[in-house]
Amino acid sequence: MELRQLRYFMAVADELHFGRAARRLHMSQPPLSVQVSRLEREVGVPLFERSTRRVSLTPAGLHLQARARRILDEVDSVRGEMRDYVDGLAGQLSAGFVSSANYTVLPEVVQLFRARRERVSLTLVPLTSGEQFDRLRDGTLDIGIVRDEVPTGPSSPGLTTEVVYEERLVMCVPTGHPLASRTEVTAEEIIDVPMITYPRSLMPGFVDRVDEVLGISAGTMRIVEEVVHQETALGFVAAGVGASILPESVRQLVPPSIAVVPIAGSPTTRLLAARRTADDDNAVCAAFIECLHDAAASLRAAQPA
Amino acid sequence: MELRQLRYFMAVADELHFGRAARRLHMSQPPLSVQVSRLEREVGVPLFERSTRRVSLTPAGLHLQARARRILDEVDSVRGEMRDYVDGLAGQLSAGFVSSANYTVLPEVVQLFRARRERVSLTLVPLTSGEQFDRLRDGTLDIGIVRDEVPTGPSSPGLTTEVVYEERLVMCVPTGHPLASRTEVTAEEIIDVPMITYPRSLMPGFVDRVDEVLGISAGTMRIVEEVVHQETALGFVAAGVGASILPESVRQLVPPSIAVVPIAGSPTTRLLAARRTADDDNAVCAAFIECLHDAAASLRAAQPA
DNA sequence: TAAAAATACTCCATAGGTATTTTAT
DNA sequence: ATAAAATACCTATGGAGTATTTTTA
Repeated sequence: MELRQLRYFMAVADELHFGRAARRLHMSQPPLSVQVSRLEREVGVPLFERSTRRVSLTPAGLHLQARARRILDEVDSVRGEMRDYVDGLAGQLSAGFVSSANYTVLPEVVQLFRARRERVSLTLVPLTSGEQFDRLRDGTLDIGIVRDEVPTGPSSPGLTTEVVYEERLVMCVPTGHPLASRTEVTAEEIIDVPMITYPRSLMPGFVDRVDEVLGISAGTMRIVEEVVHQETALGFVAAGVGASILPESVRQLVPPSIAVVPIAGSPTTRLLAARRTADDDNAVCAAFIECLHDAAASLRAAQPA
Repeated sequence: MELRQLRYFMAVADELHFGRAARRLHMSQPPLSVQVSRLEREVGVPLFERSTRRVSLTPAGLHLQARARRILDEVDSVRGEMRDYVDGLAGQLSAGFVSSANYTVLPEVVQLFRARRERVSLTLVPLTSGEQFDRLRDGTLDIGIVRDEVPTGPSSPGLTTEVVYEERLVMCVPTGHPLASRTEVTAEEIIDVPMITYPRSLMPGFVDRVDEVLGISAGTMRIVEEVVHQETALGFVAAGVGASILPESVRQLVPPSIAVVPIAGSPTTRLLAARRTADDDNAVCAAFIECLHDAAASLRAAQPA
């Protein structure tokens, strides 16, 4: 028994006329007759009573009509459901994110995405930018929210990036620090300050960015500590170990013992959406990126600084 | 999308291994791979993630697995249901019966059959034997309960008959009649009695039988009336118009004004099951005939006269 | 007699088989 | 190096078309 036969059978059952049914199926009458009688032979019972003047359903045919309708309808809806996977209305998305995204776009993105694509199961993985690049390449991750990677740059072959959100860089110092009361500091003033920074391997983009802001090569900074998370960096700052350059959104995290000082020229750091260039037709990814942009827009609207 | 493809897909989804799945399907691996990827191309979304070492379902594949299982199960049960029509467990039966059967096997037959074949819709049509033969031949009737037709005789070409129940013939006369008080009458005594009888065209078997009992040719009897139903015949007898020869089961119908007199030699009349010789593989018919025999047996057991 | 289904046949699309290649571990 | 899926190619089944026959109302 094949679906084709059920479809043919249904057409004849509806029309009660092999010729008309064949026309409806865009085929000629003889193969239709053949297929129907083949189906009858298979199930072992006549489905139609035919004469040259009248075709009618047998009890078995009547029964099959009801059942076949259900089956064919089900097949149709499966087709639609499969389409939903193509269109990104259903499926799965593994999204990586740098932990600092938690304080900007991430909460809203998740909320938006879950509302818009409730049949997509979203997995969120906190990872550094570097880890995300690796996992995007090996396919373990569908999309990454990374910081300051150069778009389409040589450091990320096979990956596409797109700017999502931009914010200013600020310097965090202990409140007792000489620069703590300043309304602004310059790069020159920062160079001599003992600095808490990040391993380049894990956060290439952001580290490059900071170097760029300071206008120096990485080696010349006075690095007293390398940490992986903003929270850790702030802990060291609060403990008086040194200063740290961070995205302005950390204001939400700083205790009273830490002063946040803007940097001259308001240099910025950016969140980027990164994905494999190979599957840029992934509709779920596209929808997620749209949510990212919308969340960023609503963030900017809320803080029109 | 065809059922074959769904079946193949399910095998691979179960085994998560194209080679094993192919073996289970009794086919070689390459065409299986081809069919699955054809299905994937049709639905537009990958169903499996394959490497040479591991095959796993994508979210879409997982979804399809659940849906396809339902669909294939449904197709299987339809197959079973169609089998029921072959086996006569479901379907339709049009059964004709001579009205006199009402007083013997019919009530029990209907009860038995409805109990044993509850998914067969039984249509009962009261018809004379002659009418039943006609309708059996043109297919309007599946089985007939007729009286005294010659089994496989030339009067019923294309029909098969089978004796179901036998009962004695009796003579019914008005209580005032000279023969009314007799314990038995002979054929010779009856010949001169004005007789209420039946049109040969409608009841060939029974009329032949009566003639045979009386040992005369039809023309020589003193026929005063031809009627179609036993009830009518009894009405005329009660009215004193004449006598009538009937199956003994009419005792249930006779009013006090009518006497029932056995005939010498206890000649009998028989109920026969008639059906088209052509469809003697009709399982529903067979089941009905079995009910007829069982009902007749239980009747004989109840009246061991 | 005419309308419609069944049959006969022909052709080609495609399912399935075998041999081989590719790929990932 | 090896196991397993994909690919290439071939064969043959059978689905669909055209022409024709059969059937019955």
